[in-house]
Amino acid sequence: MQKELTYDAVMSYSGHPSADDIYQMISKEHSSISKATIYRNLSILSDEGKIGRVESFANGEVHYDHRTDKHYHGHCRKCGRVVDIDLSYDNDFVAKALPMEDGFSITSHELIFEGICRDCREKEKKNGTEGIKN
Amino acid sequence: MQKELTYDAVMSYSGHPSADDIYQMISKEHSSISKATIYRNLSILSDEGKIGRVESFANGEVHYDHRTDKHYHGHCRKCGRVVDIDLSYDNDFVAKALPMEDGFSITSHELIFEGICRDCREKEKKNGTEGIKN
DNA sequence: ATACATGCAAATCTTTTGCAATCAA
DNA sequence: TTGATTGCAAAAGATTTGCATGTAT
Repeated sequence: MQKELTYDAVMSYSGHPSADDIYQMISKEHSSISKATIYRNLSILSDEGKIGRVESFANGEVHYDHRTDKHYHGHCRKCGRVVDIDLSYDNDFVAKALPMEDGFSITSHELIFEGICRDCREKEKKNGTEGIKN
Repeated sequence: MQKELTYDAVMSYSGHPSADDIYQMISKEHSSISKATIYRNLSILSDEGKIGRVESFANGEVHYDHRTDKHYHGHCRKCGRVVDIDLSYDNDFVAKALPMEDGFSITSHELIFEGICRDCREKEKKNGTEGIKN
């Protein structure tokens, strides 16, 4: 079953592979595997919590902002909306994180809160339970 | 000049518009404007710092991780690599942010440090100054 | 004239989906 | 047999690019 192969590939990968990275890795040994299967299995595996998914706003869309000052954002995982979170931008993070990573020089950071926005919460209440995709 | 239109549209937009949102907005008044122009101008404007860009790993690629525990990441803005940052996951953020946003219910957060990884730093040293794209 | 800005269409890139074939219980 | 899994090709969605035209200096 290709799902095992996919899982094993992710587990043996030291970094943070993209779907294509995994495809490259597996197809060396199993040249007939399909990319669609890799995408499907990675998605399933991370939904199941068996592997992690590193993402933020992973819909491939860039969002722009009339604010240019550093601030944080909330991301509704139901409708995809991005809202401002008015926590003050904390430069101490950089100082805290700096000594942890030898070699990686940090210039800034982004903090994204995942959750559900008010509108979607209200819709949920009305419509009763509704599956949350993603 | 369409760059002005693009800028004005972003500034008058209350939320966090995507390129398509801006296109929809402008094309109502200027039906002949091209989507490519919107993309080009948004990109230029945010490079110039005149508007903000809300993104993380904004290459449209999802990265997977053999770790499933919550932790933070560094993103090399030169080569795109994702590295682990071993700061402990701080659940207090949620508590701190919760009261700020009425209606938005937070379930988790992501913290991404932007910077330059060791490899790219070393390459820079060797090759002298080299433009950093993006 | 020279460099820059635009529209259009085509190309790219990542991811998703429809469908028929295959495998497993 | 019935349902889940796969490969393949096509589709979808966001963004970029080549190119010819148009505009400004």
